[in-house]
Amino acid sequence: MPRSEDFNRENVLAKARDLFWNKGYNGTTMSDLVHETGLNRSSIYNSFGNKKAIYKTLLIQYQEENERIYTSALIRASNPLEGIHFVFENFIEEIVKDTQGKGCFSINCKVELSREDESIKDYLEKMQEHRIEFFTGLVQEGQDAQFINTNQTALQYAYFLFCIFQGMRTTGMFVRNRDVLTQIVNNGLKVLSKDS
Amino acid sequence: MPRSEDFNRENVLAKARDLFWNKGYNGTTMSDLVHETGLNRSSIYNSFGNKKAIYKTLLIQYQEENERIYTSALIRASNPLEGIHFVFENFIEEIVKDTQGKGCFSINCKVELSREDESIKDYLEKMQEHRIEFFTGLVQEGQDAQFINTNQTALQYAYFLFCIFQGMRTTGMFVRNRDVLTQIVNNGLKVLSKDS
DNA sequence: TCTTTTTTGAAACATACATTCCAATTATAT
DNA sequence: ATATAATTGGAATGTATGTTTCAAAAAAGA
Repeated sequence: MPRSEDFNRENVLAKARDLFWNKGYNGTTMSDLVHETGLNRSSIYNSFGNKKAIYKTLLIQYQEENERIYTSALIRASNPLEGIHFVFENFIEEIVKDTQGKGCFSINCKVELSREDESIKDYLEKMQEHRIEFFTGLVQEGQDAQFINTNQTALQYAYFLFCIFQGMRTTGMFVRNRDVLTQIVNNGLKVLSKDS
Repeated sequence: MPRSEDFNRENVLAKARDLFWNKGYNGTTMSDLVHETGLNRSSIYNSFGNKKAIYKTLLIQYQEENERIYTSALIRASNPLEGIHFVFENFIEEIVKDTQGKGCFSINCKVELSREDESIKDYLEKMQEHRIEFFTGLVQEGQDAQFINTNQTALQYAYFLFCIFQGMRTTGMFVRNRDVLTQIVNNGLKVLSKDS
């Protein structure tokens, strides 16, 4: 009996994501969403919840998408160090493609909302730890297989990598030159390499 | 003949800065400023301009203050590499002291406002270039005096250092452990060192 | 003391914006 | 075809918020 939705959920969420990504949470209004998606106000509230709920949906979606991208980069790699390389090349690609300097959705969220919204803060903190665990595992594997030196613990190198990742993402809002970014990565990864 | 201001400009600006720093630009209302500073609305508008103007004043003040802090760190150093060390130790100190995870005023501004306000974007972009020039000069001196290797150009190392700085500032919003941050810096600066 | 100029206080304004309401519409299943 | 239940459109609501207004108060100099 029920009438079915008249729009494509994915398309709508994609447009919403671009809006929030470009203009930030506070910079985006519900009217922006209405205009950009073509949906009616009530339809949006009905199908996606309120502004915060939509934003959280997109944030989680963004994280999961990145998760997929990075683990798939690992599959192509023949060893953990190369895996790390691929992951960072992926970051570079994202930055270079980001011609408007939107930056990283999740870092933007961290800066704009993590101090005003406890639940978002908790989520992002968990995600940060998760990413650091991800790097730790990779580095540990690399150390076990003699691709990465053991001057520092895997965890410590993971923090270092994470720091470079976040730095590239914010630096990259203004600097999107591939060569410059590549050299930054090379410099960072030099620290992990066996021979030096 | 004129009546004089009934408040201390510096105190007022300090309170305003803490507000914006803690809650962001959009998260801070003029009423917040009124309550926190104790001034009347009209007095604020009269003496400091509108919300954006106040914020810009604070942003410039923040940059200039950092400029002073960093150049004064250099004076204590006996060579350029040590100077870089001191500057980064300063970053660490700021992060560790930032018990609420406010992050960096200027990175917060970059994320929250640089895409919605052209003049702020221009200013921050200029400041970023300025900081990179600052690092470039330091590295160049270090290379000339044989403290820093010449595997990469001074400019390239400057980008690397800037990236680590920005990364530490955003990573440090959730991670404020001095040892962890110190190791990140050590890892980064290892790349510049002569012997390895 | 008196004039002048600025500051100050409180209210008023004008919008911008998230959210809700409700009637009209529309697709589906019986 | 008809009943059903969700979707949709557009207006309405209520509030938050940046900014202005204007008269009263206050300080400083003549």
